[in-house]
Amino acid sequence: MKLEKAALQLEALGNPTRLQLYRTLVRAGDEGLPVGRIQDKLDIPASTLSHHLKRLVDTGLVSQERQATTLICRAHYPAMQSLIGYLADECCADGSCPPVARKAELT
Amino acid sequence: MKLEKAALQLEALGNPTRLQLYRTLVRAGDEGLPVGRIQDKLDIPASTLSHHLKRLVDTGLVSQERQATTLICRAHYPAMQSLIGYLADECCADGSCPPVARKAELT
DNA sequence: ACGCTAATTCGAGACTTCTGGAAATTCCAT
DNA sequence: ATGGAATTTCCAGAAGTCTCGAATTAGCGT
Repeated sequence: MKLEKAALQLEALGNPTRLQLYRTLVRAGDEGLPVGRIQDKLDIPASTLSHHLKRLVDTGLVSQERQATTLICRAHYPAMQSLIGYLADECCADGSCPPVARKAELT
Repeated sequence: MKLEKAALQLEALGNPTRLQLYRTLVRAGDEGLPVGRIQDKLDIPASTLSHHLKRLVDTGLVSQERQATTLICRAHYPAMQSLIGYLADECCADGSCPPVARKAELT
């Protein structure tokens, strides 16, 4: 994963509304959630929601699938996994970094 | 970790310049890097660098320590670990995503 | 084809970020 | 104190984000 892409995904998640949105999708699991359902749950105007959603889709964090008139949205787990992988590798968290991240130190 | 804070940290990392900056600090390890040194490495104007750095410090991802006239900067690993923890917990990344995500039901 | 529902795009205003030069600050050495 | 090096703050302009109502498109059922 290249830095540019990671930054885009991080930026996409770096907005409270979008992070909440993403979290909602994760919680919905494999079956996903139609856009309208998300709207009900989060109580966000349709156009605002659509913009945020587009952003998550564009960065690959969320996927969509048409089912008749409704659009099902799902968290795209592999994207999150490689993002976390990037953070862990490049930004240390797996113990292989210079400072050897202290996994022993739990609070 | 609450959503708001996670979003702030993600936003901080969601800028190519800052992500590169953070990565540089991680690579520098425990001894850290003086601001001026970073400036040389990344070739960024001092004031721009200072702004970005402040943002990382404000969100807790980077810590600073004075040493005479120079300011040593270090990646603050615990912050990254809890951020990754948040993503992994809330947003799934351990392979058991959908199921695991449903243990706590919110919103 | 018509009407209906679901969702996106358009448009626009308020606000924030990003950038970097110039001025100011901090802190040590002399 | 004075000088000098390291870093931050001030300022301002260009660019981008966020929001959301209104208009529009997409797709099904009849």
